[in-house]
Amino acid sequence: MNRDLLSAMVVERLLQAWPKAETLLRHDNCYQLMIAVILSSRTTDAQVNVVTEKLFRRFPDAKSLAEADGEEVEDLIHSVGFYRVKARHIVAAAAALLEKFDGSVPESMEELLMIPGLGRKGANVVLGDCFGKPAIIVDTHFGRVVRRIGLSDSENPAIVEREVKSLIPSADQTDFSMAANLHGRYVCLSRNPRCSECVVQDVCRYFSDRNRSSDDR
DNA sequence: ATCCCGAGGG
DNA sequence: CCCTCTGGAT
Repeated sequence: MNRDLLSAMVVERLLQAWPKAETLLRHDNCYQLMIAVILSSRTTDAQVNVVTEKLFRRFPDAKSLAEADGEEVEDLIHSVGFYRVKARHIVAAAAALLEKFDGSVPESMEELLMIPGLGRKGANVVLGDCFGKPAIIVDTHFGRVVRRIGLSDSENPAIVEREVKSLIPSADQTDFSMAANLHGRYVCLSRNPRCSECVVQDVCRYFSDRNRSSDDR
């Protein structure tokens, strides 16, 4: 099956399974979402949400966080892991908002990538979830899902983003990112994928390859 | 390519 | 014990 047809079927079914889901990172505004996204790198969202509850009470805006004591921030976010780098990043990110972007979160990919700790994945989360722009959010779940299905063959997130973006209508991109993410979390698990519960099993390359190899035994 | 790093699950 | 978790910077 060609990728245009495959992607159309996959989009339709995953959007039906997880209709217009939003990020699981708790936040009240774009500043908070930006900080939460920086903290979420290689960390479960549940861990991030525990930490941000305290963090945002102590530092409710970019100004207070930009002036924060580094060690206090490290202590507050310790349980998310990578706490030294992340503490440095979120303080510098808050400072960048004040110095370069007039205190608010910028709305373009180019500007978002100037913020310490934000890469393409984090920038796309902000673009999609905060500003309603079309975003392909390639995190560990999304990448695994689209590679297994056969929508991309690349391990490079930037290439996966570009390939999948070309396959999916702009209006569906952000919703599909979240749907594929949830599909990866709860069904297309990294270690023991639950293919019997999967809504795209019949068109999935990984599933057919898996059965082929078990037939050989 | 390597480092950052804690927490939870199997 | 090993693997994984919404990666990013050097």
